[in-house]
Amino acid sequence: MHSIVKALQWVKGAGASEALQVARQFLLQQASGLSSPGSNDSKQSAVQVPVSVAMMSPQMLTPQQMQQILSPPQLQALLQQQQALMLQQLQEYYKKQQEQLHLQLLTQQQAGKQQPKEALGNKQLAFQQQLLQMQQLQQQHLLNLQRQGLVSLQPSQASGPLQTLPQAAVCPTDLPQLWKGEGAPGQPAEDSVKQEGLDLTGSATTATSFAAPPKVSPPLSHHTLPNGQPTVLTPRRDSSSHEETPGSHPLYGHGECKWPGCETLCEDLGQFIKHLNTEHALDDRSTAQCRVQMQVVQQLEIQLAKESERLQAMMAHLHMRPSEPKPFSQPVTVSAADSFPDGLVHPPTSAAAPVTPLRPPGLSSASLHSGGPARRRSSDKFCSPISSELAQNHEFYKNADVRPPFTYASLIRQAILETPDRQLTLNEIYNWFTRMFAYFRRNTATWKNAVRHNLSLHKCFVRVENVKGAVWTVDEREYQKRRPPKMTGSPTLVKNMISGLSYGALNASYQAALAESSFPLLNSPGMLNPGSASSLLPLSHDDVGASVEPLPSNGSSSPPRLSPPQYSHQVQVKEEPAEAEEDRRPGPALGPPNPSTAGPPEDRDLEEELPGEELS
DNA sequence: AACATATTAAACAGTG
DNA sequence: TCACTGTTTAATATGT
Repeated sequence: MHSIVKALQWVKGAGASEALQVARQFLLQQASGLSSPGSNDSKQSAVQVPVSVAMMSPQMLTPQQMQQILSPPQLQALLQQQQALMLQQLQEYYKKQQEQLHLQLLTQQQAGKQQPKEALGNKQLAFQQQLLQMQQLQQQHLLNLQRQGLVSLQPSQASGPLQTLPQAAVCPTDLPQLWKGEGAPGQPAEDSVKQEGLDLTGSATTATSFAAPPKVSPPLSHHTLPNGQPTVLTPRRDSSSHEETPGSHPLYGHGECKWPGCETLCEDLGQFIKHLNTEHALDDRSTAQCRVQMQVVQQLEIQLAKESERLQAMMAHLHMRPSEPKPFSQPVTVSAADSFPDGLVHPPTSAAAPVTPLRPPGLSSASLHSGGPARRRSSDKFCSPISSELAQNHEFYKNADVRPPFTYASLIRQAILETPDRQLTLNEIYNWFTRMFAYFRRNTATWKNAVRHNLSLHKCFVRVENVKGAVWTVDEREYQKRRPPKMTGSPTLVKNMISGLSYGALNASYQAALAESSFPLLNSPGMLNPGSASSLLPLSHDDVGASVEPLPSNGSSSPPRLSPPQYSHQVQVKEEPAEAEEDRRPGPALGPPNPSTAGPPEDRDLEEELPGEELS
């Protein structure tokens, strides 16, 4: 999954699915010939297309749909292409190997006729060893590909030794157990060696558990992923470990080995490499672990496919505009301009955008499940970059009934800061919520209460009396104080923090002081690239933290009108409270995406305004 | 385990 | 009286 980011770079290619099919069939055939004595099974399974592939096939998703369906399909497309590439590589590689082996086998068999049995036995032994070696090489190759993020894993590892695993129950949560279980001596080493060797090739013959038709729930359906789980795959970890900068390694991060279940501390890369070569060499344990990882990835693929399908259905149900261009960075193009004048708009062509757009899908999978509490801090970590996050996934949240991964406080702040005057009435805040998030078009009672609660609770929200009522403003200092950032050195965290502060780029006079104009590049796609970000960042982690702390000192940090301590009387409150201008406006008749389906008795807000501007 | 924070629910008061 | 706004408390969940 973490390969997605990388894969985005070469996503534009076409015809990958065909290549994928061909490649897969090739592998299947090969596999059946190599290791599967029963040709029946192999043929059967060869006909059946693993669900993840089927989901990605053009029959299921038209190009238009692919574009429309926001992120999950995008991920699918990526995975698809990854698979295609990988399979092609493997195809060539394996083909060579097998030709060689077959040749050798033939010669050996011929020789065997003329030789004593013992000699034949020896030769066969040697051959077996070579076969084993080849298989290991194959596996290592796969592993390498996976390390490089090129492989999302093909659905061909399901059989063989993997059956010894809690296969159907593999989910990220199980990882630790899996790693320990698999890597542990519980599985006889020799056995696993034998099997795993055949696994790569032979498993394709019996990928039964993944051969279910697309419409059928995959095996893991009965144990949905925990809500927060997708975060395992979030860019945070990916970006840090995935980018292959010269001084880094995908399996090395934060001073420790990222090999599943390892976490050995390594002071530097050299030490880590040494550790990697010694502890995670190509042995049965490592390969077994690799296998498990493959299966995990595969399960995630299936899960992704499921969620994508669900999303499609949801969007179809909501009558989402099919033609809406949803390339790989979220659409922000037109609509973001109006809602996010912060210049954080990232053109869809941006090759660096991949980092964040990953969130919506992940979130969607999390939130969609959650009738209940599926929010919380998981999002909070990322709540600071809300503006950029929101800008990029603007359309997504607007249209998909997905709970935004931001805290109420973040959202309220965002709503307020988006306005020129940086002040909103309660009702305007409500409206912003409903306007910006499909999710908040429902459950109005709860979240409105929560909004009010947050406004009252947090000191960062300052109520300012007006002639006709009151407006709410944000005391940025308080807001920043509220959550002192813990910069652990994680580039992603730093990036998030910065991008959060980057909102200042938009409200120049006000927040620029806060965020210090040091984040101009936040608007550039480059910042999304962890590698380039780290190199370009003018601020160290400490600086970022400092930008939060030193607030009291800089009088310039707060604009005159918003000087938090006393500005409650200085704020130039709008003369005409919002209700006149935008609020109550029945407005641009922005009916909900599908008014007819808006079953629940929604508040009046709901029908008031909805994403209409963008929908036109 | 303790603590901090977020979410949700609810009670209550003030106001138009 | 009612709806809205705003404050406050409490329970719960989650992350550090």
